[in-house]
Amino acid sequence: MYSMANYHHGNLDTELLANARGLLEESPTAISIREVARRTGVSHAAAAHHFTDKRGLLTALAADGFRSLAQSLASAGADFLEAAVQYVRFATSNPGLYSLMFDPKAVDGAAVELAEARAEAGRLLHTGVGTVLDESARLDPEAAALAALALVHGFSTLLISGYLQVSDSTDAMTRRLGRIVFAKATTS
Amino acid sequence: MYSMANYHHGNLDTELLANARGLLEESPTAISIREVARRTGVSHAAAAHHFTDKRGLLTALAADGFRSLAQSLASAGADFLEAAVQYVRFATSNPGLYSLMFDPKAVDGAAVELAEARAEAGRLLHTGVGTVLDESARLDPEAAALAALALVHGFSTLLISGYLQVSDSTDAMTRRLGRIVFAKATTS
DNA sequence: TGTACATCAGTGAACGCGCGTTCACTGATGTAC
DNA sequence: TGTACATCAGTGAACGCGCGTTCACTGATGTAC
Repeated sequence: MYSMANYHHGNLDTELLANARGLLEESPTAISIREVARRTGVSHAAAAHHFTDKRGLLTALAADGFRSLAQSLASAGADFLEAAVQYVRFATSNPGLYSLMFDPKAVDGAAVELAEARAEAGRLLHTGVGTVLDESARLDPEAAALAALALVHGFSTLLISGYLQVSDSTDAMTRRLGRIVFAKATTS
Repeated sequence: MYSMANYHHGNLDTELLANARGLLEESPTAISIREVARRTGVSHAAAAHHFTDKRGLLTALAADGFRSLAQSLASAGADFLEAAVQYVRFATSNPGLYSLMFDPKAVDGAAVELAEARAEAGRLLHTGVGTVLDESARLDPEAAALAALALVHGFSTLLISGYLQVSDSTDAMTRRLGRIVFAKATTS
């Protein structure tokens, strides 16, 4: 609606983040505040101002990403293999966003909002792990939890970087990987 | 030596790559051809010209990285846990380089030199895997090999991104992770 | 042993570009009275 | 119900910056004769 060209339109944050996310997946080059503002139909100074600066916008975007990831993981319940599948699907469906979420150069890793969203996603991934511990994992549950995270993160980033040729479907391969790490998971 | 300011100095490639590698680890910002040339004491046009363009230089640099990684892995012999330790050590000691090696935006992933160096490193990592297969891994060796790679790559990139607080030493944690994936490795 | 010549690595100046930040401003909004 | 005023989100022009690429050039080198 043209008539709704509000001066203060109230949800600029949301719109900027949504457009930033879109841009992140469309273009292989680095994202810029000016590009995001352009797409949102707003001055680039406004976009910067709204999130203090570029880093602020990217940090908010990464936090948003972790919240989306958490949502995907929550849908898997306590089934680790299913959580792993959801995790890898999220990463490979949003490669630009996922990469940003783990890019220490682009993001303020210490920001509270980001740290919380990240911790929540981590917690959700770990809930599934407890249910599939085999003998070796039961002996060292801390390492088991970390191994689960490293496995899905590693597989995801390898897929994103394009160095992997997976013969099987990604979902199926994720399950096979999960079964390697946690033998008991073979039964599900 | 000032007198040795050769016009054609013959090993510009090597010097440029060495300086690029140094720069990559020193500065948290993106590397630029001009910066590399500056440090090498050469015009920036020369640096670009020598590797065709920026992407060419970064691709050569990444290939170099994979060759270094392969060297580290070779020193571990056929012991998977040791290879894993070497892998993670390499990545965390050269975080900038390691990130570049897996950055599809920065590098020409199809370049022959890069693909070969990468394949060789992959091969070396896999040689260790065969020796530690437990029951689940023996049932699906393809997934086991990929799990090994995903595990060390995932752990490495998580460390690099700074999101991980490892209580144990990195080496020790790497071994614990390896034992989770391959139960038989517990004995070594 | 000397000369001519082709090659090509490296120079340095110029190009246009898009970037993030700054800043004085405008105008819409909500509150106090 | 109306007026004055403080707030603050967003504007748009200007800033300086470093970037990668291009291009006509220079001068060192190696080869042919």
